[in-house]
Amino acid sequence: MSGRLNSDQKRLARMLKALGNPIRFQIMEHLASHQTCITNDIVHVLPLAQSTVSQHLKVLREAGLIRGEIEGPATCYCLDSEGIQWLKDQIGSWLPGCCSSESQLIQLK
Amino acid sequence: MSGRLNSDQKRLARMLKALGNPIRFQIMEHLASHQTCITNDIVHVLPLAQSTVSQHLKVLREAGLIRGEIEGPATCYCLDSEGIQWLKDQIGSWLPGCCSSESQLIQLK
DNA sequence: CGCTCATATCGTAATTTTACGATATTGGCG
DNA sequence: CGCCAATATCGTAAAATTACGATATGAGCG
Repeated sequence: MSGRLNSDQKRLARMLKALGNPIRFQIMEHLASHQTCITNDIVHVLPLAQSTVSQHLKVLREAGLIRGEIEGPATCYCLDSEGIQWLKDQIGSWLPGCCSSESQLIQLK
Repeated sequence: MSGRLNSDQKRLARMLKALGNPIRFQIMEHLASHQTCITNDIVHVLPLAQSTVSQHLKVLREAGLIRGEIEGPATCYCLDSEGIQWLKDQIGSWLPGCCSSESQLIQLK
């Protein structure tokens, strides 16, 4: 019985859903390329209103993909490396019966 | 310049979006647990109409996550191990600057 | 051929997501 | 305190997704 999804699967699905939006994916890439946390800068990079960007940031934050800290007058966002690592581990060990283990070995080189 | 997403990133985002839906995620899990391809069985496992399931299958197929082959009167679906492997590799090497490489080493053991 | 089973596709309603402007909220400055 | 910069949240419109029933399509059988 495949039934419903367990909590880990739900968490994973929520992360994937958050990342599935091109804008949010782009925000992640931007945060990654700028080691330092950004915030208002993200708004200027995207062709969207500030309120819209803020909403996307909220989705990413609630999915556990980024972390926001209030720094003085502004908010500083950065990748949530813990959450991202969890995601990577989950995907890495996902559907073990599907693909051969070759890939994981290839990754080592 | 983070600009737009390249084609690999778009493909990845599309896969993630497809997987972000709990129903589709469940379909993937089901296909994985039943090594053999299923088709109409999926409809019976889910509380959805046949047409709805068919639509979800289409999304997964177009995202390159499953593969459907017409076998006689029915259609036989199975995981697209090539696509899934690509996804795993992409995620594994994603945001390299974010997380330490510990995880990849841990995976080996 | 005519029928049935298994699916896909179509048209459409209900829901969710996305985006915007306007309006709070909060910290720091003069 | 009064003000400004930086965000978050609210209310709402537009767009996309999800789901359904009805209808097409295609293979195999009597």
